[in-house]
This record gives sequence, structure tokens and C-alpha cells, in this order.
Amino acid sequence: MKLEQSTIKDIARELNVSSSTVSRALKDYPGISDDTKKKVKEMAEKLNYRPNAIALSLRKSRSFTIGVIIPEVVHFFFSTVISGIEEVAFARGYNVILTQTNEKLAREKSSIDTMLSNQIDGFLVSYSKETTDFTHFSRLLDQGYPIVFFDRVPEIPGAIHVIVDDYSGAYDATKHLINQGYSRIVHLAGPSNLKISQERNRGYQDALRDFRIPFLPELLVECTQGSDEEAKKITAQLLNSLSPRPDAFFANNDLAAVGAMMACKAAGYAVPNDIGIVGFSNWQFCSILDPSLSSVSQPGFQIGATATEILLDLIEKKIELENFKPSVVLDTELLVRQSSVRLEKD
Amino acid sequence: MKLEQSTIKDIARELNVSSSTVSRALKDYPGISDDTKKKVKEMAEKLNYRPNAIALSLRKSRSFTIGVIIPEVVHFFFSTVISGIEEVAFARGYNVILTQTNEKLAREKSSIDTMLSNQIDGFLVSYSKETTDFTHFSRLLDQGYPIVFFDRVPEIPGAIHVIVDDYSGAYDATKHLINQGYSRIVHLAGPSNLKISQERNRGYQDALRDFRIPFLPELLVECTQGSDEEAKKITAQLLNSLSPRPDAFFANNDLAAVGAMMACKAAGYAVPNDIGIVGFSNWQFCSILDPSLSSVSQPGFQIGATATEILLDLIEKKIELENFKPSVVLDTELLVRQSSVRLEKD
DNA sequence: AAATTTTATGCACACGATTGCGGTGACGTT
DNA sequence: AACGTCACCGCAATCGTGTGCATAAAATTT
Repeated sequence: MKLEQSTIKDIARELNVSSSTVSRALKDYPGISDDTKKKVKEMAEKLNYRPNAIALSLRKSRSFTIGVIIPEVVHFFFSTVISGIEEVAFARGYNVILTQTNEKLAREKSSIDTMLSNQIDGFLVSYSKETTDFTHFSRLLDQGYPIVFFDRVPEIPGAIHVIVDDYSGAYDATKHLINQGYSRIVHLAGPSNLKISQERNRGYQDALRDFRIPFLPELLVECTQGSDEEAKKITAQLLNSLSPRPDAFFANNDLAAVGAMMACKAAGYAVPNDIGIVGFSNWQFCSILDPSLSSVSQPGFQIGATATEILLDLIEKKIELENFKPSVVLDTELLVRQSSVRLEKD
Repeated sequence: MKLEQSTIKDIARELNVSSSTVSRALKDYPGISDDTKKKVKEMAEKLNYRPNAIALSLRKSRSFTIGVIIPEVVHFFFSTVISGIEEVAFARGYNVILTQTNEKLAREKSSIDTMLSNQIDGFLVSYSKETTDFTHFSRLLDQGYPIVFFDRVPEIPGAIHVIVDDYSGAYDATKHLINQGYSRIVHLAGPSNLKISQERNRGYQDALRDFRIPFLPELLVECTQGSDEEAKKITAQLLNSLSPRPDAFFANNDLAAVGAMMACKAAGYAVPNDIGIVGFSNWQFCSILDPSLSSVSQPGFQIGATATEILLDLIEKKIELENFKPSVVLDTELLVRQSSVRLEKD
């Protein structure tokens, strides 16, 4: 059914030359007469010749394809990262093959396997929440496969990281809330096995300490799922049980911040006047909420772009793993909107 | 640097058998003794053998990879579609290679080229806004390449479509607004060259007609960009210039609906009591807005999953192009939330 | 005119896996 | 002893491209 793709041999047969001549002519090798070069190229055009990348991959053991492994696609942050990856890869002539793990370790491993089978040139990875053992990655590194980790990065030797400055982002957010006069600040934290969660937590606590606000363990709550529903429940409960009540929420992610905001409204508190809220990630919806949500923006596109540039440089040996600083930290930016700025009154 | 992958030949050499025997043993071909099968498999395990998918692709002229071409990744709807695609492809043992066109025709064509080079087994396409000529697709179809179009689909012979029932969705949304007592209903339409925009427009107008509400051309406005900013401006202007003012907005997409909502609030109108609003697509943020936004939900995941199932069936010749109905229409669902339901009062 | 260099091209093999066909030995049958 | 059968396995070609080496023809030098 499918029409045959024409090959170098077809061109060769048509022109009564050898296939090696055709190959060289197409690549403008020296030692081929301009005359035959012209003829070959015309015939290639005529036969609608398209080089077979698969054959080339086999020959060179290179596929010009990079594999991307992420927890999930339907996530604003990750989709912006993908966009950055795709952009750079396309510009430099690489393909992107994508898999999502849905936060499952088994799927992470199986994705790696099929990608290895496909002779992928390198990996871009943000690992799943289930992943606590990293030997499947370190083995790859030992074998010399280029890997660049982003966002969620493991503590294994030789791994290159592209991350954002979670610590500073969290520090700035907390500091901002303090400056706005909030003092009983809850941190809705992320899963404690993720380094990003730890860093944000650390930023939160350091800011409190620097401004001489006591850290109260009961104001630190882990939201394992990170959904708005979960945060809503937790917030409602906190507002009920704590006395005096919290007067601000710094959430590990925007959805949790939204949950907190909904719970506050439902409990009859005004945001931002009674309770201030700051999120993390700067999802698209932050600016269209009412009140609009202050959030720490992570440069997703830039993360993807930077990670890809580094990976391709590694693949093309433009940089050496040995003398490369292991992690790139991109700046976060606190975007102050309505949800954390007390209005003029009293 | 990169450690050599072990091949069938390595196993063969190690065991003093031929590579064909190894190949057959690994695949449990008949005519190989259980003894050698066992030995081969053990050695494969020991050498950490992984089949080279590239070599297999070359031999079979099949890559077990499908190409996905979409306008942009950072878009809630498309990201859910991708998720559906990835899920089905993974389950059936296929790889997904992804490119975004950023709505550029040139990029669409070049993506097709590199994918063809990579011997892709089939295409999943939602074409760019710039695309008005479809010969680059029909040529592929003529050559026998399986293509399944989704969401944005061209009117060319032999093309298979997976779409949602835009007409009914728009009809239902408009009908709902009418039932709620709104009568001067603006439609913020999409680019008129896209079929989805045309269908939604048709649903809007038919609903008006069926309920004997005159269609007023001045209430039909095209939002070419589809951003919240654009819709905000347009809405503000409409509220100012029209008399009597509009009392409802049915937007072609959720972002536009949000823009309309913001403009209404800014002009001092209450949503939903003064003005009702319904969006389209049911983006994640609809439920967390205040008031929450009614919207027509498109089953993005299911679109991706269905399109992929059909494509793989075509690839594997489980179905024939000839006797297959050319388009699958998935149901939309109107999700009624606060923004379009008048509160008890008067 | 002979020797040497240059130019243009072809041959053959490699990449890794698959597969039709043919070969080899063991065994049983007449 | 001769032949057929069967289980088991290897040879070699194939997919499309690239490349080191050889080679023939042409151009240049001596």
C-alpha cells in the first residue's frame, strides 16, 4: 500500500553510477565532478528522495533524538518546559520523543528501556514521585549516557541539574508576607522526599528566622497530593483548630494556594485583608483569579531550553562532563498580585 | 566514552553459535533446542542485551513510532490530548515523537519532512492556523501514509477525523443561556477559517433561531487571537457602545470568557446576575474562578486516545481505510457552574 | 614520450537484526 | 547397508547509507 520511498540506489540505477557516488554527490564531497553532482541532485529532486534517517542512525549509532521523561504532560509547568525543549531541539536538528510516567517508577524504568532500544542520544529527566532509588539512572551515567535532570533532581554523582532557585523563591515569598504584616504564616509544603519541597521549606523557615518570627511546627503541613481539594480541606481544618488562627498561607504550588483561598472565602475571611496567600509556579490562571494570586514564577520555558542546550552540548562533546559545573540554577521571581497585598484601610 | 551495547553477535561469539541461532532462540522460534534457548537467554541477561530497535526498523521499514504535530504544547486542551495519545501509544508499544508548529505552516511542513525521514509509521495532526492549503497532507495520504486528524480537520478526501461535536456544544451553551433568561447574547467567535469556529457559530445561531431570538450581526464578534486581553478589550467596547447592552457572552474559548468576565466586573456588572457567561473547552481553571465559569467540556484525553487507537489500527491493518467511516465525533458536555446561573432574587 | 600527480568513480564492507534456504548429523526403517 | 526423516543450526543476503581503499582515466610534469 504505502508507496516505496526512493533510495540512493534508485538514483544510482537511474543514472548508471554507483550508490557511493550518489551518496557523496548529495553531500557535496570533494572528488565528485560538478556535472554528476548536478545530475544526482536533479534526479534526487525528481524522485522525491528523502534520506533514510534510520539507516543513518544504524550506521552512526546516533539517532539525533533525545528522550524526555516527565511525570505528566497535563501540568502547566511541565508543558512550558516541554515547549522549551522542543524549541531548542528543533532548532538544532534533533527529534524529541516523549513519555510521561504518571508518577510511576515502573513506567519510568520501562520508558528508559524502550528509549535505549531506540538508540536515543541522551535523556532529559524529571523523575517520578515514587522514585527514591536512583540506580537505574546512575547506571546510565556510568555507561556514559548523557542525562540532564531538571526540576526534580537526584543526588547522584555526575548528574547535571537544571533547577530553579526554590530556596530564594520561598524566602522571597515568605519575606513578602512578613513585610505585609502577616505573622502566623502557614506553609502548605510538598512531598518531603522531593528536593524542591525541602528547599522551599528551608526558604520559608529561614525567612521566618531572619525576621525573628518563631517557627511553629503546627503551621507546617505537608500536602502530599498537591491538589486544590486537598489544600481546601487542610486549610479549613487549620482555620478551625488553631487559635489564634493563621493569617497567611504560603503554598508549595498554585493549586494548593487556590484551595486555601477557597477555604478562606468559605470560612468568611477576606483575601487579602484577613488572610494573605502566595502560591508557587505562576500557573496561567494566577492572573485571572479574583483576587489575583501572588506567586513565585518558575521560568519553565527557559528550564527546558537550557537543559536541552546543555544536553546537546554534551552529546556533541562541545563540553566535557568532567569540567562542567554540575548544576545550573535559574532565578525565580516573586510576582506580587492582589492576594497578598493588604488594601489601604484602618 | 559511551559503553558499547552488546549485540546478538556478542552473544553468539560467547556461546560459539551463529547469530541467527541467537536471534531465533530469543524469539522462541521452533527448531531451536530448549537447551540452547536457555543458554542464549541466560547469556543475553548476563550481557545486558537490549535489542537494537533501529536495526529492526531498517529491516522492517517500520519504526513503531508515531509523529504528533500540534500547534502548541502549552495549552490545556492540547496537553490533555497529548496525554491521551501517549497513554495509548505506550500501551500498544509505540513511541511518540512530538513537534509543535507554533501555528506556523513552514514549521508544519518541515516537521513532516523530518518525521518522514525517520520512517514514522503514521501521523496525528492538528494543523496550524496558517494552514489553508492542504496539499502537503493529501500527498501523504496518496502515498498511503496513515494520518488521523483531530480537533482541526481538513476537508480533503480520505482524511480521517476525530473531533468533538462543536455544533451541539455551542447549541447547548446558547440554549442554556436562553433558558436562564438571557436574550442579548454575544458570541465571541474564533478565527473563521477554522472549521471548529464555524461549527460553534452555527450552533449559536441555530439555538437563537430555534428559540425565536433574533440574530443580530453586531453581537457576533470574531476574536482572532483568543486571548483574555483581546476579549477584555472587545467586551468593554461592546458594553459601552451597544444599547441596550448585551446580557450574556458565549465565548469560543475559556480565556476569552475570562476576558469578558473581567471586563464585565470592571464595568460594574455582576456575573451572573447582570450578565451571564459561558466558555468553551473547560480548562482547568474554570472551577476555581469566582464565580466559577460554565463551560463546554471537550474530552481532550479521549480525543487523543481515540485518534491514536484508530491510527494504530490503520497502521496494523486492523481496519481498512476504504471501509472506515471518515470521522468520529465525540460528545461535548455543558458543565453548568455559577457564571451562567441567575441567583434566586428579584 | 614516459612518469607522475590529480580527478572521478566504483568496490566492498560495516552498522544490527531477520529469514529463506540449505547443510549436517543422529536416528529409525527396510 | 542404504535411504528417508527429523531436529537443529549456519550461510548469506537484506534493509539504506557512509567511507577507506583501489582503480581507471585524464591532466600535468619531467
